[in-house]
Amino acid sequence: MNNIKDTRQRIIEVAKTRFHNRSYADVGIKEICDMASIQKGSFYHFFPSKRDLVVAVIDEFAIDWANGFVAEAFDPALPPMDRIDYVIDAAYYWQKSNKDLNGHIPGCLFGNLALEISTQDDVLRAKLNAVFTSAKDRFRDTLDEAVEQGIIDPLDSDATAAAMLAYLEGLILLAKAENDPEVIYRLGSALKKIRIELNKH
Amino acid sequence: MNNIKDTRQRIIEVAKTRFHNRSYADVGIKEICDMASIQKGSFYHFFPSKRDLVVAVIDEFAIDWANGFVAEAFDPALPPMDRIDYVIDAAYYWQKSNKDLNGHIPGCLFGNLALEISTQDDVLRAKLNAVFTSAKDRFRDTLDEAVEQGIIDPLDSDATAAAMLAYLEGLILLAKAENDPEVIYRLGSALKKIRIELNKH
DNA sequence: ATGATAATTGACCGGCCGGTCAAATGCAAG
DNA sequence: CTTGCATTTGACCGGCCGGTCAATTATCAT
Repeated sequence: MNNIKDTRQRIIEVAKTRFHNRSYADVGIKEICDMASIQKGSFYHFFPSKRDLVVAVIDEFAIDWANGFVAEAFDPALPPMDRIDYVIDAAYYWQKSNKDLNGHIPGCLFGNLALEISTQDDVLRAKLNAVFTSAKDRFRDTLDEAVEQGIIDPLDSDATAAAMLAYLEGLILLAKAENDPEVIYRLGSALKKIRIELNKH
Repeated sequence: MNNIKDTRQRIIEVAKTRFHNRSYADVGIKEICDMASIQKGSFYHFFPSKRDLVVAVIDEFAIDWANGFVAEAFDPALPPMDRIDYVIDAAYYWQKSNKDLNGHIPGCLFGNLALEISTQDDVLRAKLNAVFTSAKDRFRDTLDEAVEQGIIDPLDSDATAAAMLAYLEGLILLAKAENDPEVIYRLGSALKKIRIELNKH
């Protein structure tokens, strides 16, 4: 009687959920093992250390995020600037549904980890930063498309994209602090209006 | 030979710095005691628990923040909308100087703590949220002043203020993930252009 | 069937965690 | 000088932390 998912995968998924809803430091190996119904030795068969686990979690869910939430939000069927509104919707519903389940807003896994461990582990920091960069690139491509189509005026699309991502992360942070997903909705309309102009030299 | 500062104050300040540069969970009582040159029993004479310490840290530095960084940034001698640019400057120099000293960007103490413990302790979460609310109020008052003076069009000043705070926290988050204070500078110009319009019913 | 390897078990480790306590000391008021 | 309280000391606690290991069991290619 094999388990549906293989052990390694189950560990990663349990860890991801726990890290996301609490914090890296607060979730212990023991707890992860219990939740994955395995023994500690088995955990260390797959991961040399807790740090290697969080690396795997980040790697795995960076892809999931890019291909899931982000890809879905940046639906190419929508007009470019509508996609940006759609990001807000996606973020809102994600946080909302999680609150309905657990009673609190987990925030963004990557944002949480970035603030918790950026100063303590430069490799993890760089990994998290890469996740943000690729999300920013999605925004940038969308903006470039909008410029091409003449929907918006030319702008510094890379900087604007980064600014939009910053605003999104900030919204989620504030929503988490208020434990109210409505914050995202209430303030979301400003996202697509952010503009950073091209430098003129 | 008494110490310059009394013990309780020294504990709070050591803890504040450590929490800010690392994380709540990562910094132990023992370490705080060592850095404050006291024994554990002395610590527990002043604080019933670690949690009570972080409450004191938040309380104390919420005031410091409001009267220090925030008050300084919102310099009433400046035209209202210039103050908002000044907030960016203040945030930039603060993070920059800290990086020059420690090699990394600590981010915002309140943002860090909010993401780390909001889901785990509702009282702390509410405390952090109150800090954000009072910062938001500063933005709002500034916006109201600008509207009064006819510098900007009427707007939903409360929502816009919250949006500005979100953006600021997002900038700091991204800068921390990139470990580069220049992010704040590069994207800062968009802060004062954020607008959320009044609802029309 | 056999042998190698992958996976799993469960007991174990040193060390650190937050927290406690009785005893000693500092200090100030009477 | 004494009383009484605030402060500080340093040893101590149980429990959990991340991590190890030898032994067992499942898997699979030959």
